[in-house]
Amino acid sequence: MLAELETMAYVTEIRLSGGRGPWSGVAPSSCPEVDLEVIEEYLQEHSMEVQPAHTPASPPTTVAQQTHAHSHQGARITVNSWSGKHPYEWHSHTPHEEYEEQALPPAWPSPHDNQWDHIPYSYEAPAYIDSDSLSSGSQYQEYQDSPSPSSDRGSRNDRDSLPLAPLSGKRKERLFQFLFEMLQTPSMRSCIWWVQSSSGTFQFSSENKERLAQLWGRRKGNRKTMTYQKMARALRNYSRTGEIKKVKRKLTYRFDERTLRGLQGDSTTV
DNA sequence: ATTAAAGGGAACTATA
DNA sequence: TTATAGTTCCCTTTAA
Repeated sequence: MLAELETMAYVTEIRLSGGRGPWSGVAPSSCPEVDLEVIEEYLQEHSMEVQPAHTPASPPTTVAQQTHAHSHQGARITVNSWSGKHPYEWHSHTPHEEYEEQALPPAWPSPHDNQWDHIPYSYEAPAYIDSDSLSSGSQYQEYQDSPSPSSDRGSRNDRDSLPLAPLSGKRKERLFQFLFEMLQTPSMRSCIWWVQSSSGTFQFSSENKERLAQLWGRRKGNRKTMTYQKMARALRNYSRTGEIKKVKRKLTYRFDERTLRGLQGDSTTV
């Protein structure tokens, strides 16, 4: 019932890219091989210490290496903090805060010369060809987001619940929560990243999306391995219920405003 | 023509 | 027992 604004907001973030030359052939042949095990353990240990990736030049590492969290910014997702009123409602908090999206320009290193082999940018993040809707919008801001919200820093220690293993007794984490969480995890940038965090638009890496999916499957404790295809099926279900909508861009989706606010609130108002 | 990505019906599982 | 929230399968469509 509120899918109209989607169309609008949508248009504002797509843009007619003049040409897609540069990156057409840039295919990172090197696969980083970020072990799921490692990632998982990393997440397990730092159950949700989301650091604001303020220094875009800093994380040229793989999870394995950056298994040390620097500035812990107590921002974790509280699994289902909305006390079951309605399935899709949070007891929202701060109405609006535009912090976030600061569109940092030098976000990503150039598609060459860098040592970051599994870059989530290059060829697949850049241009978007608006084929059907002639939206002469502004530039598509595919910046890496620099969430340096002046949010609290020494938030109360709420590690009372690790969101990793299929915790019993507690409601399992929802897929969109998991994705949001991953989006706030610097080490996951090779799998998923914000295209425009202010609008909740994010994108999966065509190369590491399976890794991300497997992580999801493990957390849920599924019997079989989760795949991007299956995870995407669940994502498509969200189109109906509204938590997340598909954006007309390869591997790109967008959180619904409400969903996003709920998630942001959860992570900062804990 | 080939493929990756998208889309969706339908049966099924786990949880609440 | 029912509803939710996926999960698993599998097949069709689209776009590049």
